[in-house]
Amino acid sequence: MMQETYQPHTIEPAVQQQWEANQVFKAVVDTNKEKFYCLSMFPYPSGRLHMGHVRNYTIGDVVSRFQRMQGKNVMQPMGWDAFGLPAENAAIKHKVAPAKWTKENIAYMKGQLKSLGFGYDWDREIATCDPEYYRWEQWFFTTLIDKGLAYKKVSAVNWCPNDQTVLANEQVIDGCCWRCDSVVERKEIPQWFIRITAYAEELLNDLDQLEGWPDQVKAMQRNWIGKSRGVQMRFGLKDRSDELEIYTTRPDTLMGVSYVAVAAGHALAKEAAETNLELAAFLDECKKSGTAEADLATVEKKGMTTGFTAIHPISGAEVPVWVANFVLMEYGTGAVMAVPAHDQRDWEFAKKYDLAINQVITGTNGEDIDLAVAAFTEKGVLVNSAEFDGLAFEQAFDAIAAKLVGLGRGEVKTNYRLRDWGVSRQRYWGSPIPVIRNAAGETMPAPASLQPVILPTDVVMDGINSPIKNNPEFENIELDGEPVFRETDTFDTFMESSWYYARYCSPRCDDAMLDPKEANYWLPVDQYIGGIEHAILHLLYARFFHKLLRDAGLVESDEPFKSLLCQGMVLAEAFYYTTENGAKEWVNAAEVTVERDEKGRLLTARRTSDDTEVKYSGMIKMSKSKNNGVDPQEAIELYGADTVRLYTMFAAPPEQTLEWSDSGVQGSQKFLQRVWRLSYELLQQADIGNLTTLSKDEQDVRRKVHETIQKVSDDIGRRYNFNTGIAAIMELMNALQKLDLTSIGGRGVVSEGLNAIIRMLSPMAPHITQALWVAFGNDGLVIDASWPVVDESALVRDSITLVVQVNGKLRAKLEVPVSAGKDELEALAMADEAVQKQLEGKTVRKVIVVPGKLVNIVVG
RNA sequence: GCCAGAGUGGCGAAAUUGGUAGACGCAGGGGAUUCAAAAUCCCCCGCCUUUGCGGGUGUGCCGGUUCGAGUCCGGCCUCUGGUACCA
Repeated sequence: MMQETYQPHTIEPAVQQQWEANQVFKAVVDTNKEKFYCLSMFPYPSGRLHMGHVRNYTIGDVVSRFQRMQGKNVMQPMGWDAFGLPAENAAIKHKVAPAKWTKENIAYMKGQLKSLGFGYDWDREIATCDPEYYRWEQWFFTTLIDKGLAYKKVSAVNWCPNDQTVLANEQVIDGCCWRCDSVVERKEIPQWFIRITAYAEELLNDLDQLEGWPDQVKAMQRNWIGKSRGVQMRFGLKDRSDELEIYTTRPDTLMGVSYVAVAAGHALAKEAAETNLELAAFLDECKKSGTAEADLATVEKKGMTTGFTAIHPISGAEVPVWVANFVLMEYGTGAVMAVPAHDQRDWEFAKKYDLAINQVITGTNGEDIDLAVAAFTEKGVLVNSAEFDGLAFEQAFDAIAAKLVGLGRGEVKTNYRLRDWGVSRQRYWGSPIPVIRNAAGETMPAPASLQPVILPTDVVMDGINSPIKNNPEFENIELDGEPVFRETDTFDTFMESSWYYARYCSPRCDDAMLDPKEANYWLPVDQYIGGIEHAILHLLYARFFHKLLRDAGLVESDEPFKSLLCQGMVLAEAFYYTTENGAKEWVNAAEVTVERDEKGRLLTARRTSDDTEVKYSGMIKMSKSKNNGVDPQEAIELYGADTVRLYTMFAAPPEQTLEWSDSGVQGSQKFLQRVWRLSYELLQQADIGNLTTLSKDEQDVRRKVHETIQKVSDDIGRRYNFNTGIAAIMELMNALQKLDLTSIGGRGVVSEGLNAIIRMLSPMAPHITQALWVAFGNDGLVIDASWPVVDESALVRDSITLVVQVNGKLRAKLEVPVSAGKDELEALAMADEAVQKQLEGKTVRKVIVVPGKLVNIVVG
């Protein structure tokens, strides 16, 4: 028997139990059914779910349930991105081993996910810190070494000279170590790299086949790969036999070069510094910054001359060689040609150090060019360039390139901004890199007998260095009776997240990385959902890894994720007051009482406990430091999972930021209560009516039922605008509630409408809809019901609203027959009284008629 | 710095292909019901002006295209994400 009131806390656990008992979400290969692999980015097990997770996973669950109701064979897995820096920090802070901390967090968060009713196939659960998972990526990495796709080279890290340890970018605060505040330096150390640049062209081109990806993400990846066509050339060096390799995308400006600049790490700079103390000091200064690009790109542009002189490859002119802190060793050749007249950065540098500014390009449209004010950076026509004068960019590019080729001093070259993927980390909590070194110092992949390399988990963190470093027990082993040494660096955690989506297809496969039957049935992922913050790195590495897996014969597809949805952040209100010493003290919204004016505008806010006046800082990202986090657990306990899920889907479209509001959540609960109550009222009647004879009003509402099915199907299935889909269901509820339940037709329309609402709402609110599904006498589970279908005959209408504008301004709205033609619409519009009033004393110049929509009368 | 987004009532938002700006919800105001309250139901709700009908104005700012611009184009401002060792 149905309860009179909606009781989420009774319904939800019962429904969840039913799902679990019947293994409702277990996914099994079925080649007779169309598959749908729906994946949400797996969480880092930080301790508790945050609202961002709830939002991410609700979207994924709604998509999964919707697709299942369309008859697809849905697989929705979940797991844990379990390696990473926070576990090390927590280990130090709470004196607990990272493995133990991580495991406990996983257990707690798994319970939270279950209480939200997400339809995961838990049999496929993965934790990346499990050797059964990371052993395969170790094995795969050794195959990459064998293929020459992984290699070792020297590269820069952030180095704390005091702690004698490597720091992550996150651990560098304003150029200083977060622990001891020493100035951080760049230090070059040998590290492992994977040759992603070998796949740059394919990673770029295949973006075009990703129709289900947002354009913004594809644009960011395109720019990140940064393909450019340019010229690589060699400048001679005066009184030396070696040469300086330089790459430029603007060879048309070559005749305007007034100096060349090399990076501080460039061999030429280092050599010059050997005999020049001042320059050596400058190079040291250049080292005193972290490795983050944002920092390097915003430092004050500084330079110093090396004393070397370069020889222009065409004119033979002598130009000075400078060291500049803005030239990156990682990009191109670590040396650039400078044309101050046509590059703003070169221009500023030339102004600062009083270097020549030689104009060699002029505008094609007679623009004013004042090189005293700024560089002229547009492409134009060449001047002061000897034989190249008068040429436009394309011709000049080709002519100068041809000249350099003829002189044997250069060639056309395609360059990529993308750099090879550095996977070495000098940290503990990650997969060991399966590499050994013998007594002779030779490095080689760990042979099968030494794999997997298992990370010891019973460790104590000293707070600075990895416990597997300087640890003979881990490091010193034997191979064929000879002593060998293990690599003590671990993998970048992006390694684990680059292939987890594939492992979910056969998570327990213990004789191969992937079971091809499973992988090729489920892959590629049909819908991937996660934060926009992963737009470049994670998604590019995963695309790359997929191509590596393909080339190893492990998967058949070219791309891992067919469609991608990037959801926005979750924000909440924040309040603070300023303490006597000027610090901001953040007060949680739950402890604040606000006063509003009659329009609802905020007047004052006070801390409830002691009446301290607090300031409102608006909606900002939920964070511990701003004390504005809303714990999903509390919200679930207060309102139930269905309400929390419905609210997160209703408050904003998925890509936008979502602003948490307690009263908004209550609104969502009120709506669910209304659905419950109307169902209850209907079921209290003698029967649930029928549709044989309907009054005009009942017919209109019935049309709305089917218009709503049409709209919601499109909003959820195609547009992923869940918020407007829910709004449409709310509108339908408003209409249904106005019908008279004492009329047979009224009951008939309400029961048809509620039946559709229960099914359409079930992806968002799966528990309450299951309970109502049963209350209406249906067998089985609403998740196994089919999605409602539009009855086209119910959609027919005989009149529409015609909008009439005069000079683009709305003047009338007319109900007109659907059948009315263009002329008839114009006549009807003209005949309207309000329109006539606007036309008085004016001449009609033009009439625009958009059939079915509007008439615009242009008068003068 | 560079790359990619966003900006609409008191608030979250809607307007899907250039065609009624503000659907739906929250907050607020008024009323009904109630001994009272909660809950529920009904009405109002961008701004200015008007007794009313109505009129004007309005989508971050400045300009443009168009019969018509929140939507397209050019130039700014502010905020957010990423920037290769946070995940």
